[in-house]
Amino acid sequence: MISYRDNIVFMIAKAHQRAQSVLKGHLQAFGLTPMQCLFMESLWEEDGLSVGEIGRRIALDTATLAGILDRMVTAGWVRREADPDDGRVARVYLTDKAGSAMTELAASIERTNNELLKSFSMEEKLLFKRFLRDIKE
Amino acid sequence: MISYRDNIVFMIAKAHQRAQSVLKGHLQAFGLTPMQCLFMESLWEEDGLSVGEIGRRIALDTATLAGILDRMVTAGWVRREADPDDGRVARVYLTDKAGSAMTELAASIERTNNELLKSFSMEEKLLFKRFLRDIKE
DNA sequence: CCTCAATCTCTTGCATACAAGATACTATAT
DNA sequence: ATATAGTATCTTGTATGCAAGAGATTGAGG
Repeated sequence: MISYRDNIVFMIAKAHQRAQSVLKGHLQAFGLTPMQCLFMESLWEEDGLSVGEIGRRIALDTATLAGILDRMVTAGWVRREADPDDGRVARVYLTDKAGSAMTELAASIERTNNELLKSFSMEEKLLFKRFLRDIKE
Repeated sequence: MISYRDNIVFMIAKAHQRAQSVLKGHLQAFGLTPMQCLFMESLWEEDGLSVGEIGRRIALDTATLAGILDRMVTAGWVRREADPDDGRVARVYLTDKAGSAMTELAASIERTNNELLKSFSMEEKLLFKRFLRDIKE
């Protein structure tokens, strides 16, 4: 009988919990949640993505995205525009407010990464990331 | 500028997503969610824990536990009893139904672990678990 | 015995998350 | 031109997850 303490699902869930908590703390100054920040990062990489494209990039259901998008629009981080060529598609663009915050935002993420992996050597970091990618594919 | 794809918080979140999804699939036959299963495992280790003790063991807020506990009681997996010595404490006990299911449940968890870590050698599994524990302490 | 701080549980409010279905629009085949 | 299959988004319902506060009970000190 395996204890839940050796259950890989449980161990990942708790590592996830701690990681989210640290990032959440660093993002509080911006009034952003980790997921909202990730949402913005995908647009920083390529502005004007459709809702579905954002979902595929950050691996999120459109049902979940709808709520996040609404809150981001209300908070003034992004704006939603209908695609002129395809009436089904809603495209999302970063606002100026978002663009101005990106540098500081990236610094917060960098700090979070360093804090979480403080006790890891360079080789361990790479190995850990490989493991995370290799889980189930 | 770090891409979100190299962000350790994002990578853990997505590994978490995949792990939850696999376990969820294996638990569907029981009508249990991963968290409800974890809840039961803590009681399997020590029956009659208080709500707060369960929360500390599986690292969950009592606000979250309240809802989970309600659903588990309704589904007949556990029962709630007032502690005779301390009027503030609610203790939780596994039902016979839960006891009978534990062996099969453990097998599902075992299958999930193997499936998730299929491509890992024994050394890699141990290393990965150490990394997960070492994240931020 | 009484007060008060500590503890335990519960409730409310907000933010993910996903399944499943509804709706609107596009593209394809006839 | 039109039926239809496909695609994109949105909505609803259920289940976590945490912060903050309310309510009940206990225990320690005076």
